[in-house]
Amino acid sequence: MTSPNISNNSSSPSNIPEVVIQRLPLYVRALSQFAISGDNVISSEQLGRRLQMTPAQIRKDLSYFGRFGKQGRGYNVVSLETRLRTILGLDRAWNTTVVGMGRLGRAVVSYPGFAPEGFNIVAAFDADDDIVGQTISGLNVHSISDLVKIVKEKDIKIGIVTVPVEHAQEVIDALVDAGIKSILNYAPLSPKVPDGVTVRGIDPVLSLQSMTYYIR
Amino acid sequence: MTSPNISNNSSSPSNIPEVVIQRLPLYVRALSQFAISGDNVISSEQLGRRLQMTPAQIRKDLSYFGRFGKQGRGYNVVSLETRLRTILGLDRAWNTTVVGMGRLGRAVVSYPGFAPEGFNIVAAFDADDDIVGQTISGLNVHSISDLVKIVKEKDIKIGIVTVPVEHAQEVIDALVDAGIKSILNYAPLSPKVPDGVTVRGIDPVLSLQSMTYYIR
DNA sequence: TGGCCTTTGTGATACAAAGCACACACCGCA
DNA sequence: TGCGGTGTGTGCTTTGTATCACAAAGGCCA
Repeated sequence: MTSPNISNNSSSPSNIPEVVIQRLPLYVRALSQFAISGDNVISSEQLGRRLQMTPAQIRKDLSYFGRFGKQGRGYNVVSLETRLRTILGLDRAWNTTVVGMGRLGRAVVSYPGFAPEGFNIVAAFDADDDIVGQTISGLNVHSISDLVKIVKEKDIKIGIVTVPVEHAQEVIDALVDAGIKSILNYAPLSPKVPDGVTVRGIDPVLSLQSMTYYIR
Repeated sequence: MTSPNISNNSSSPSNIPEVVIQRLPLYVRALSQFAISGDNVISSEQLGRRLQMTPAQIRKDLSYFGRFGKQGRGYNVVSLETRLRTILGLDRAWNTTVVGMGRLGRAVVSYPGFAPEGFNIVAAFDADDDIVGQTISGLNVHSISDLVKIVKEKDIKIGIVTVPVEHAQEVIDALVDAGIKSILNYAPLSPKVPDGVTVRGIDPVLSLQSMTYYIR
């Protein structure tokens, strides 16, 4: 097990440490900022300063995937960003669904930060018959019993779980049964998933609860 | 540096690993669930099964803080929960403020999950003069220029940052200047903070971006 | 009350990640 | 075209974290 709220039971591709994979998006983000400010070339030193980490760690992380820099010069900002996006699978869009159309689910589907990054929410689900059939943020809300069918129809690859904690495990099981391999879980539990399925948890309360230790 | 979006520049209290501190809230949560289902005593084995981690890790984590169990029997659920809450500083309430009353800030202040855990949002701030003065979810929105004053007045110990990324660093600086030592940051950047200030980042996009690696 | 069974607490060990430090590649300039 | 300066890529070392495995503690029952 790695760190709280993170489980990756990936069988296949990697000998590459999970922590490294989790840092790659940080690099991508920083690089795209540097690109916007017009920088062409960047050193691990500069990147490290921006991201608050050591240059050595950045170079080591990148070296898992290839040799992207030029000695004495640094990295080409745009081409490194492109390479990393490809490695992460961010060179394409991903169809995504949100399960649980309560307060939180509505906030998630109306959050404007996903689509520009290539995460398109293409379906919404809820268990409540009063909510099923409504249109929320342009999405027709389906019954969870249609999950398998619609996941297949719309080629959905990622599930976002925003149901109350008492239904979260069963919803996650249903997503797994529908073939989903990547789940973003907003419910406060450590779900059980089979090998090959990755779950990331989002839980602000947990974060707060561990910070108070330091200000006691 | 530990893991993405987490920085704890705590000078003071501990030789205790940060990862361990971050797991304690998981234990607290699981224990309170077991308490609700009426269990009086629990073994590291059972806890581990619930949380998807090894019993040995749980015992080792707890051993940093004392001897809470009884051999041959296990841990008393309620008393262990209480002890851990005290260790984490969860045996009291914490006054909290949200800075940035846009879409996300509004979602945060109306999220019903904080107060029951002892995190009371007692003030809201925004930079926009059209928003300052409004009442949102029962909170009067103040100008950021009043931050220092109100943080002191209301004895606020935790800041939640929900401003657009381009203002996040300056808002975090302002919170630090106001004496805040714990910051929950929703903006997509790795902020710089001085020693002794803890920042936790919440960033669903980052989580999604690292999961796609495994389904490429 | 003694012996058996269970489960803790923890030193020792194994594994994983981060950082150091330097050889080597490349750039720019004279 | 050669030389100085810079910054990568990486083997090696250090630090940190997880796991193992077992002695000792406590409960329970005959």
